[in-house]
Amino acid sequence: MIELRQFRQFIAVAEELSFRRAADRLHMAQPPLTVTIKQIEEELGTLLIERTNRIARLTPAGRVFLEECKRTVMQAERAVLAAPFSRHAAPARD
Amino acid sequence: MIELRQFRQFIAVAEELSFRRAADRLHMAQPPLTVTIKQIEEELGTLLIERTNRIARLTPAGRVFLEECKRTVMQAERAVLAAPFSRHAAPARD
DNA sequence: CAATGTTACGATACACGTAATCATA
DNA sequence: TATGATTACGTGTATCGTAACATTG
Repeated sequence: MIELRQFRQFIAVAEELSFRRAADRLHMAQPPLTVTIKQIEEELGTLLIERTNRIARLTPAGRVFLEECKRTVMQAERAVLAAPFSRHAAPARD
Repeated sequence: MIELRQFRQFIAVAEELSFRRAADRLHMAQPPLTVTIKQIEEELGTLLIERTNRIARLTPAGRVFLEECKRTVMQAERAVLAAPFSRHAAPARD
């Protein structure tokens, strides 16, 4: 089952068009990114990034997926921000 | 960092208003649900569910968060479905 | 041959289940 | 006291980093 972590990693790679720079941006090593992107492509059954040695470009599916990923992450952030706004009470500490 | 897994679990609990039934619906045990909901409330800094022994009801923040969670999960599903639609090629198998 | 990406692999973290405890109807 | 929620704890998986390898510009 796909998770936001995967969305976030794909967004970084797709926007940077570079595993190296995406890794820097995410403050992590490159290898796990390769694995994550492959996982996503496997799960979607669709190639998202055209690679030679370096990244070439996004496939059409990759471009669509990038936009939808951004919407999803933004919506998730909205959820987190919206809830506390409707103030009620702090969670019971114990 | 919050994940879809937590959103999905909260949705089940919030809609069922019962950890027990939510666990059944998610095909998992109850205890992890308690932990997840506490994690979310901790992360949001907001109480989402009013509990006595059993669940009483959602707080206002809980109701808002439930709607935003559902939007988020729906958007995530849209992302997964949308990408392959813009056909291109299956991921390299080899 | 320098820079980038991938594969392999070991270590750590974390999500889950089981068991035991608590609370209330 | 029976049902449902929480706490405590052990275990398996998954995510990550390091290292070795491959590729291409």
